[in-house]
Amino acid sequence: MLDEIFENFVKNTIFKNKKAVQASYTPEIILHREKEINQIASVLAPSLRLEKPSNLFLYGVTGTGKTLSIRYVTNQLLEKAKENNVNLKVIYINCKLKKVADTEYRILAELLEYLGRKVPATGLPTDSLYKMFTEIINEKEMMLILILDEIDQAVDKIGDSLLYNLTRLDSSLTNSQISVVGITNRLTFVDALDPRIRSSLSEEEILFHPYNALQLQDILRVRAKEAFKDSIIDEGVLEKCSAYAAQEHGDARRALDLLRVAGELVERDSKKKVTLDYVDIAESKIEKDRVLDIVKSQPKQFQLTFLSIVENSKKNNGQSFHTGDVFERYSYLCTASKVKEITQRRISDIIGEFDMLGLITTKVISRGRGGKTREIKLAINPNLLEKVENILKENLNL
DNA sequence: CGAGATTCATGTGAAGTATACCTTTAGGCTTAA
DNA sequence: AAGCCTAAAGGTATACTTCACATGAATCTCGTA
Repeated sequence: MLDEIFENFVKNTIFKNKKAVQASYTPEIILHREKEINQIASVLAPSLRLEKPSNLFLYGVTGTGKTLSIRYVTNQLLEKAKENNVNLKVIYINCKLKKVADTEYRILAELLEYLGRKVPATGLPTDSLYKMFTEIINEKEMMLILILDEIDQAVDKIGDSLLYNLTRLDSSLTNSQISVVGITNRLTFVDALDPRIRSSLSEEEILFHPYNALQLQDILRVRAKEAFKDSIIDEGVLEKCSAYAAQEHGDARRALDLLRVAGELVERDSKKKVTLDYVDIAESKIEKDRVLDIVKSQPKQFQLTFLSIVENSKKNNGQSFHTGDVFERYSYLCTASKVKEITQRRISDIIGEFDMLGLITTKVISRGRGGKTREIKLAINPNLLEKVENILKENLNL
C-alpha cells in the first residue's frame, strides 16, 4: 500500500524544479526590476574598490522584489569581488524572525555567528558583543555589507539604539568599512527615526512599486516554466494567481505561493493538471498554514492569551471586545490548565504583540466614563476558528 | 445650561525581581619535573 | 611549579511584576441665567 503511494509520488511528479516557485529562490533573470537593480548596483559598486558605499534604504510593500533584488545584486557583487581579490562580505539578517533576531543582542549574536564566532544566548553584556564584532572585522581589511531585512519590526521593538550604534561603529573601524542596507515594507518608517540616524543611514533610498497584474503574470510564466513540467498548468491558472495577488497590493510572493501550493495539492491528489479549482484551495490553505504556524510557535502564555481572544471572539460573534474580557477569560484558563498566571500589565503587552503579528486588530478607545481600553477584533478567517481553538486546547492540555 | 471636576478601566513608562546563563577568580587537587 | 577542575562571585539578557502616573470622553456637580 505505502509502496504504491511512494511510487506514485516519485514517478508522477508534476514538478521539474520546485525550487523555482519557492520564495527564497533567486532566478537568473529578474523581470520588471531592471531599474531598481541598476540603482542598487551603482550604489554598492564602490565596495569593489574597498571604498565605502553609501548606506542604502529599500522601501516597498511585501513581495515587490526588494529582498530578491538585493540578493541578486550582492551575489553578483560577491563574484566580482572574488575575481578581483577583494575581501567583501555580505551578511543578510531578517529581523522579524522571533527568537532569532528580535532584540539588539540577538541580532548582534546572529551577526557574529555569520562571521564565525559562536556567542552564548545570554550572559554577555551587549557592548562586549560590539567589541567582538569590531575586533573580528578589524582583523583584516574587508568591506562589509550588512543587510537588515524587515528592519522596521526590530526598531519597533527595540528602538533606534541598534541603528545608532551601527552607524557609529563605522567610525571606530580602522581597517575595514561597513555599510548598511535597510529593508522595510513600511513607507513611513524613516520619518519616525531619530534625525541623526536618519541622515546617516538613508543616504540613498530606492522605492519599489508593487507589480501590476500583467507584470505578475510575466513573472509567474517564467518561473512556472522552470518549475513545472510542460503542459501541466491549465489555461488561466497563472492569470488567476496573479489576479489574486494583484488584489493584495501586487505581492509577487503571494502569487508564487499560490502557484506552488496549488501544485503541491495537485501532486498530493495524484492528479495530472493544475486546474483553476486548485488555486482556490491553495488560497485557503495558505491562510490556514500561516495562522496555524504562528499560533503553534508561540510560547505558552501567548497561546493562553490567544485562546482567550478566540473564545471571546466566538462568544461575541466576531464583534469586538476589550482587554478586561481577555484577561478574565485568560485567568480562568490558567486555573483550568494549572499554568501560573501572569499580570494584566503583561497581557496588555502580549495583546499588542499579537496586533503586530496581524492576528488581531486593536484600537485604543476611550469609552468615556467606561474608561480607556483596547478594542480587540480577531483578524483571521472565521472558518479557522475551530481549528485554531482545538490545536491550542490540545497544546495546553485543556 | 454650560464650564469644570470627577470617574472609570486600562494604557504606558520606569524600576525592580527571578531565572538562566556567562566569565572571571581563587582555591584545591593532581601531576610532572 | 604548572596544569586542571570546581565552586563561588559578579555580571548580563529576558520575561515578568510592581508601582505610579497618564488618558480622554461620558457623566456629574454646581453656579448662573
